[in-house]
Amino acid sequence: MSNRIERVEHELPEPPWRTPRKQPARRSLSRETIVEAAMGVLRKEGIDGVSMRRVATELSTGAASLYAHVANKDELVELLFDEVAGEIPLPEPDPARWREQVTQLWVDSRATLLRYRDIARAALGSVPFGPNALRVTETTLQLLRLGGVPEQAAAWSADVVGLYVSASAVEGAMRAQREEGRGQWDDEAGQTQEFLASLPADRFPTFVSLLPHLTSGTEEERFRFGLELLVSGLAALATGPREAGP
Amino acid sequence: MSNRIERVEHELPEPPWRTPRKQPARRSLSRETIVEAAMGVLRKEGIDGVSMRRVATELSTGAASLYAHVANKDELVELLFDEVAGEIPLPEPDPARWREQVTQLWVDSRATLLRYRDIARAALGSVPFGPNALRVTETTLQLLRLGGVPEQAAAWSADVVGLYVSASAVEGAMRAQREEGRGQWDDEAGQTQEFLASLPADRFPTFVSLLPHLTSGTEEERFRFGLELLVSGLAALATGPREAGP
DNA sequence: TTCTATCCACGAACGGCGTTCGTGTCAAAT
DNA sequence: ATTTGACACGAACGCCGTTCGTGGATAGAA
Repeated sequence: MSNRIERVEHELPEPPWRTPRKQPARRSLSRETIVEAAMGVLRKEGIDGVSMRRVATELSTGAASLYAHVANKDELVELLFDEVAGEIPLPEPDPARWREQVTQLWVDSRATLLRYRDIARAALGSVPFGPNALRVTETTLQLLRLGGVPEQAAAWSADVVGLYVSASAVEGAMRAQREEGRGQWDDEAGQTQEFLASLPADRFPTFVSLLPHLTSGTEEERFRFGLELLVSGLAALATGPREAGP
Repeated sequence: MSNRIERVEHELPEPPWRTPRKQPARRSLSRETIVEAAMGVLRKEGIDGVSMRRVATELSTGAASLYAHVANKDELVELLFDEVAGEIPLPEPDPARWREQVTQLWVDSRATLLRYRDIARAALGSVPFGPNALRVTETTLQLLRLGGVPEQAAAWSADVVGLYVSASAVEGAMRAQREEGRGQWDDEAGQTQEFLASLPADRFPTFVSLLPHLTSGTEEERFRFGLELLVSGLAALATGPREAGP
């Protein structure tokens, strides 16, 4: 952070009463400062706002300078993802409450990802193996095992649920972005409603008859519904909550 | 198709023995020809290969010409997605076999999407309301209702499963792309194995102990596992297969 | 048939992107 | 004091989506 301030001052003419170059004026860039700057852009503008040029500008330098610390944009995005994963709150596993805890963990994961706009897209492009993402997976696996979910099922579930959480977060971010782009009069939501209402009931009878149910509920409610399906499916596979192993 | 040929001939000097301009040399572009050309590029190179310039080049014209028929790239991608959705095979609903049919429908959906590389990304960016996508949703809803799944659950499940199928297809496409980019000696898979094997068991005890299970199975097997969780969760909500209403 | 209005194909350009290269400069090692 | 090596950085390359203005062909009116 102090590095950032240093760099900004560097642009101004040196105040002559201060000993110049007390702290290194170079060496101001580092993985950490770059990720920090990128996180700010990410939060404000989403992943498409995070361009090498944009992040570099934030640090008062040129895009080329970043490549000494980061292999390419993909690597930077992976670093960002893991930084975000570090903000997911982890529970203290309690075998008696594994279902509740595992559900909460995934709801929190989705919410945390959403706070950083469409960062979840990074999780669908490359399996997240950063240290913080690993901690989330580790906790997930612990909870499932404590709940008596068999090993193979627990392992594959972690994969499945990661996909589901990421997909839901991406969709949520896209919807938020779309809604943000509209003024309040230009309501795309209304147009969609109108379009759906105009669908021919003879071609899509079930769809039309279920329209009220299809459009009901918030996105988080729908997400929780899917989670519930998955968790109850897992509970059915479980050998009962186990305090000690079989 | 004949339009495409016409355009190509148009580049050559006119053979003087042939009546020129028999068929319209202009009017050669249309939504259909554009989508057709884009589908070819999509299949070969994925969604990132489908640039307006690239598609235009395929039609021996310039990018600007496409904008008379298609609002922008997003709209083109939506058209592509629905075209792909049209290739998903739909079952003849049979109440007795609803679980099997619904599972097969979703497995087929994923496989069809995967045949067109990462086109599934389009489904996460905008809810697919094209006619062909609607037909798939309609069939899904029919099957669930025939199986006795309650209305609200059926409606939300269609949403949930759409997300899951798309996410799985995106992940599969990304993996395929990564594997394609490597020569056979430069095995990233091996490096990943090595990395995972080197993880400290004291920090990620459950993860490490489940490593064999985490890396086992094909991607489709894992996908089917998640599907099974969802479907059995739905079956638990169902009021038994119903030939007639409740 | 001739004129005119409309459509639309298209080249060029704008402002963005990720990435590479070569240069120059500074801090530490000798 | 000199060398050396790391690294900041401007410029450039080749992409991208999209817009604008031009000009030519076509279809309908006269």
